[in-house]
Order: sequence, then C-alpha cells, then structure tokens
Amino acid sequence: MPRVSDMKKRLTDAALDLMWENSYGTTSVDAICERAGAKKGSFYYFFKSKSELTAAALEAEWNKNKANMDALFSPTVPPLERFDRYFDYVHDRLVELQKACGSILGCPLLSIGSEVSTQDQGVRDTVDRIWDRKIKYFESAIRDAHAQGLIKAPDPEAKARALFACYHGTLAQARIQNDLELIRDFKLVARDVLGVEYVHAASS
Amino acid sequence: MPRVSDMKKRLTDAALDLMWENSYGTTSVDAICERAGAKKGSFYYFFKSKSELTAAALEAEWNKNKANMDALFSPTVPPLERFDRYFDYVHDRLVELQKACGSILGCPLLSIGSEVSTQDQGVRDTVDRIWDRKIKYFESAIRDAHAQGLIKAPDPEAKARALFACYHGTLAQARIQNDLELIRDFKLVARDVLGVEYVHAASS
DNA sequence: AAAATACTTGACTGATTAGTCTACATAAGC
DNA sequence: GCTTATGTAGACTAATCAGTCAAGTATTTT
Repeated sequence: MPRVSDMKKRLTDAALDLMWENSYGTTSVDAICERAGAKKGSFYYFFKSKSELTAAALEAEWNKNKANMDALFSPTVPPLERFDRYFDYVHDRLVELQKACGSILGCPLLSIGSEVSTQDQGVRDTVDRIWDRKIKYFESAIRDAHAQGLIKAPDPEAKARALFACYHGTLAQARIQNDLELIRDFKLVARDVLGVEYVHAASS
Repeated sequence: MPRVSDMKKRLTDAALDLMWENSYGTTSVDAICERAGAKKGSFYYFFKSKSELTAAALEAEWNKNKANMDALFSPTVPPLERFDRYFDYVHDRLVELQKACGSILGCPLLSIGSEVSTQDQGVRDTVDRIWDRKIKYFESAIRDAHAQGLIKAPDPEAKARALFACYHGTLAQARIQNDLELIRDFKLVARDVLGVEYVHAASS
C-alpha cells in the first residue's frame, strides 16, 4: 500500500475549528481547505460532501475526547464530584479557546446541531448519536448518586437528559452573550436540578 | 405623503419564518423576497442589509409577543403559576408550528443568536437586548415567589438567568432531536431549579 | 523496475449569493 | 392636474459557493 496521509485528520480538525468558532453555514469548503493546507481535489477525495465531512469532524472530535470523558466520569470518582470535574474541565477549555479566538464558543454539538437540524439529516443524526453517548456519562453518575442516597432520582435517564439540556442552554447563552459567568455558576444549578440533598451539610 | 405599504412587515415576517424553520445562513434574501412577494428593490428600499433586516425581524417578533408575555406574567397571577402558563404557551405554539412545518423549531433567539454571535454584532446585540427583556419576566416572578416564601431565591436576577438558560437548552435539544418530550416535562425541572419547597404539598 | 494503489493538483463549471442601480408606478398635498 | 415623496420593478454585477474532473505524483508491493 502506497503513501499515507494525515490530510483527513487535518481536514476534520480545520472544519471543526472553523464551524465551532463561526458556524456551519459560513464555513466554506474553500476555507476548510485553506486552513488544512489542502486543495479541493484532496477534500473531495476524502469526503463526498461538506455534510459528510461535518459528520466525520464531529465523530473525530468525540473520539479525541472520549478517553478524557472516561477519566472524568470514572466510577472511582464520587458521583457528584464527576459533574464538578466535568464542568470545570469544560469551563477551562472554553477559557483556553477564548484566549485563542476572543469569544466564548459554547458547544459545537448544539450550535451545529441547531443550525442544520431541519436541513441535514446526516449531520443531525451524528449529533444525536454523540449527544446520547455523552448523556450516558451523566446517567450513570446520577444512578450511582441515587444508589448512595445523595440524590433522589428514580428515573436517571430522564434526569440526565434534563441536566444535559440545562447545561447546554447555559453554554449557548454564554456563547451568545460572550460571558462565562453563567458557566462558572452552573455547578450550583446542577445541584438544584439533580436535587442534591443538603441534609448533612454543615451550614448554620 | 404618498401611498403606504405593508411590505416592511411582510419582509420581517417572511424572514423570521424562514430563519426559524431553517437557519440564518440558509435563508437567502431572494427566498425572503419570494415569500414576502417582494422584489429585490423593495427589500433594499426598507433594509440596507440582510443583517439589519434580521435585527428588525427579531424586534418585530418581540413586539408581536409582548402583550402576550405581559398577560402570562401578570402580577395578578400567582408567581409560580406564571411559569407554568408560559411553558404551556410555548409548548402549544411549538406544536402548532410543528403541524405546519413538521419540525420542532425551538427558540429563534437561541438558534439565530448562536449562529451569528461571533460574526454579526448587530444581530447579536438585538438578541441580547430581547433576551434581557424576557428574563425580566422571570426575574419578577421569582422575586414575588421569594417574597411569598414559595422559594428561596436571594438573587432573583441570577436565578432568572439560570432558569432561562436551562429552558432554552431544553428548547434547543427539542429542536435538534425533534422531540417535544423534554419540553413537556420542563415544568418539573423548573421547580427544581427554582427550588420550590414541597413542604406544604398534599402528597402522601 | 514495473505496476498498482493512495493521494494531490488546480483549473473549471454552473448555480447562488448579497447587494446596486435606473427607470417606473402610485397616491396624497397643493 | 401637477408635483413630490414613497414605494416597486427587475436586470445587473462581482464574488463566492459546492462540487467535478482529468492529469499528475509519490510510495509500496511484486
């Protein structure tokens, strides 16, 4: 087998960067190629459309983050602490991205998903699939917390979906208003949504 | 003064419809004109750019809904009930839109705001402004609920922003997954976020 | 070294884009 | 009924868009 190329990865990286910072619609194939150092021909050698590339880019991003998510939501970590660590991680990553591009970028799954949902079933399905995988982390943390009596959550899946939605709303608002404040405070909101019982808290 | 025209309204209506159902980026000036029954010349007679039209369309939508919001959040309604009524209202409206276009559309402020936020300061500012106005309804309902001892919310503005973000996340997820379920159940999530105390509830 | 596979190049197409411009129509004030 | 302000008509431009294609290059297997 002949030469190998990292172009596919460069293209998905470039696409995700541009779409995350700007949007799906304003990210042209030409711009993706330019940032990836590719020519049109290479692009369409690897992907048969912009839509297909986008799905691949989202999947690639997921794969890059999966090990990290596994660590953050490790069953060895106390369940409620998993959320705190995850929220901190996302917060820190957004701060880092802000340094590079000047804006709070939110979550690309929501931005891109919301933008294309009524028009591109392929990308929408991809977003859905990844969304569901991520919710699984929430779900099992909630189930563990429930089992330990930390919260009352008879339906962990529903609770996980609700919390996930709330969190993404907060990320979206942060993007729109270019303001991290809500994200910083989300841990408290999460406790409310989760129904953390403060019974044994040492507050006066 | 010569003839009057309802074209401006027809253009903003058409723009909002198309952008809500699809997206800002995929809604072309030509498409807006076609739906409004206008020609290019009329469009650029009333608006100097697509961006400016969009801001006007969002403001027009706000004006159309304001009286309704005032009624839903009337101080004569018990504060927590205001939220229930509002959530019901939005739910019903989305169901109605779904019948017309086949999709759950979420909130245009979030979809459009998230899409253009890093690229169009004019539209972003408009979204921000309307967003803030809407949060005011939440805020005063929360303040009233707190005063009546229904919830504990020492910082009504922060609580309102948090709840608003959670709600919009839920609307966005409903759009992406084309599923009303989360919206139907949001009232319960809202009670958690608000910290409604069930102390006097008549449950077993 | 030949052949086959894997990838790159970049000019090209035809459609669509936002926005411009000039000529024209309509209605109210005089 | 003439003028004037308000609005309409639609052809036009120049840029950009996603996507195509035929010719070429590099690398590995045989």
